[in-house]
Amino acid sequence: MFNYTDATEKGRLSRSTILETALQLFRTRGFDQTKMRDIAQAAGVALGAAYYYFPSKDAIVQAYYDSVHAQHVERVRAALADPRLTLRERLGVAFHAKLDILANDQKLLGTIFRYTGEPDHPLSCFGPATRATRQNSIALFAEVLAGESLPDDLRESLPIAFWGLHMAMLLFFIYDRSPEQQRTRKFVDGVLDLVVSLLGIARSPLIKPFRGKLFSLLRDVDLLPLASEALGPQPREESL
Amino acid sequence: MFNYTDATEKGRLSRSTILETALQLFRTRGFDQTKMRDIAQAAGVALGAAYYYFPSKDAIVQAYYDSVHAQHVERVRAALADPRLTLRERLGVAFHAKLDILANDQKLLGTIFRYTGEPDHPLSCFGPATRATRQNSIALFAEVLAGESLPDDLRESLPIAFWGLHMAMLLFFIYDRSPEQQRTRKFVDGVLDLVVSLLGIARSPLIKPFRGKLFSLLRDVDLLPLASEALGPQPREESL
DNA sequence: GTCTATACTGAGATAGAC
DNA sequence: GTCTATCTCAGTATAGAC
Repeated sequence: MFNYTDATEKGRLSRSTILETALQLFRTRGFDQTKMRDIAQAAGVALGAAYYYFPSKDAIVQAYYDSVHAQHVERVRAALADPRLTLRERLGVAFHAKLDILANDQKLLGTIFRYTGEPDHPLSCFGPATRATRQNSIALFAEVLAGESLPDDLRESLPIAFWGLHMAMLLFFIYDRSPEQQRTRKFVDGVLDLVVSLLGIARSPLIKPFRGKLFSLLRDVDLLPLASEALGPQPREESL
Repeated sequence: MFNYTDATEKGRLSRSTILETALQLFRTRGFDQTKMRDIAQAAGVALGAAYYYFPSKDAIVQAYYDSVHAQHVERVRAALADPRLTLRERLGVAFHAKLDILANDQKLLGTIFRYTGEPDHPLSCFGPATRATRQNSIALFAEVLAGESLPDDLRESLPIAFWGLHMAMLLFFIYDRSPEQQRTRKFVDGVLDLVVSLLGIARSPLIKPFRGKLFSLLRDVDLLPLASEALGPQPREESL
């Protein structure tokens, strides 16, 4: 992402103190109501220190989201260790685990989408600057699909599609005012049921022509800075 | 939207002068580089006057987008007058007309998505505050579909789905760096081909079970503040 | 490399006079 | 409806201590 300045133990500690303090303040009094000065003060550091570790207030949320992703990977990997799970079950784990982790941070999550429309912003959720994070997340979905017998042409694009679906879920989640976001849970289950059963008949002759179409469309999305090289080595610089 | 203060002729003139001046500045020197003070100065009014008509800088872009929508309605209605057009052709008009109108404002469009993750913000593109605009846009897609013999259960949700697809197209468009956004054009055509042919086989026995699923999923989306009552009368207040 | 302390700038937004 | 004066606050700058 940006410079982590994790050179010393002391630095690491300061960084995480500032992060934790900030998140606590965000959760209690809200993101906008929390000033950078409040965060610095509560964390017991100078304003400059906060900016030393986080170039902007938004960057703090981004760091939070990075940690969410790390937790997500951990949980999903743990679940994937059980070889008896069906594809549907593994996908269920991948999607619901994310929601579990985010359950109490519905408000916070909104800032992830703040720079959606600004491709060049360092925190743009689809932009080149956040590609590394995105690749990791896509790779996780590839792990979920691994070992499954899938049409070859879909194997490459499917993880990206699931990552996109997962982003859509997050958006749904942010807007969901039902108790404990039950609506999002049901929605996810419904979508996954549908997708998995569609995959099940993917080889049907009736479906075949559509599969080619769908495949080439996913390819097109892939050509955006969105997700290129998600599963291979990192390219020199953005493919733009 | 918000108070248009179109009480006097003078007011209307001021408003449109400020809007036009702002857009011109945005296009030439960019959104971020254009300060509210610049706009006010160039339009020959005080800073306060600019804020009198537009509660925020973003609101100016929103006003621009409203006018884009008005142009869109006009163009699509004109095209729809020809009864010989197929569904595929009408959909093509609806999607491409939008791109035609926006062709030179790729950058500007990004701000539309700035508050995507903040449901309560007045400019949130999926939020309750922008529902009126959204309903109009959805209603336009309903017009495009009108007269088509479609499964009843889809008739209600399909306009919302197309509106969503159209939003996705705008996002794709913003990130598209290909010459004249050719990639977006191709993508749209590909998606529309696929969707229309899927609609064509919507009555197939193989598809039937999936249709029910898909229908109920679209219903769920419909339950968000996104698009409720899109085709009927406006409700008392948000259904959240 | 990790901060403290403090002063400063820029620009979005507001209050209240007219 | 419009303007002037003012506020707020994210972010920067600088200079220096350890």
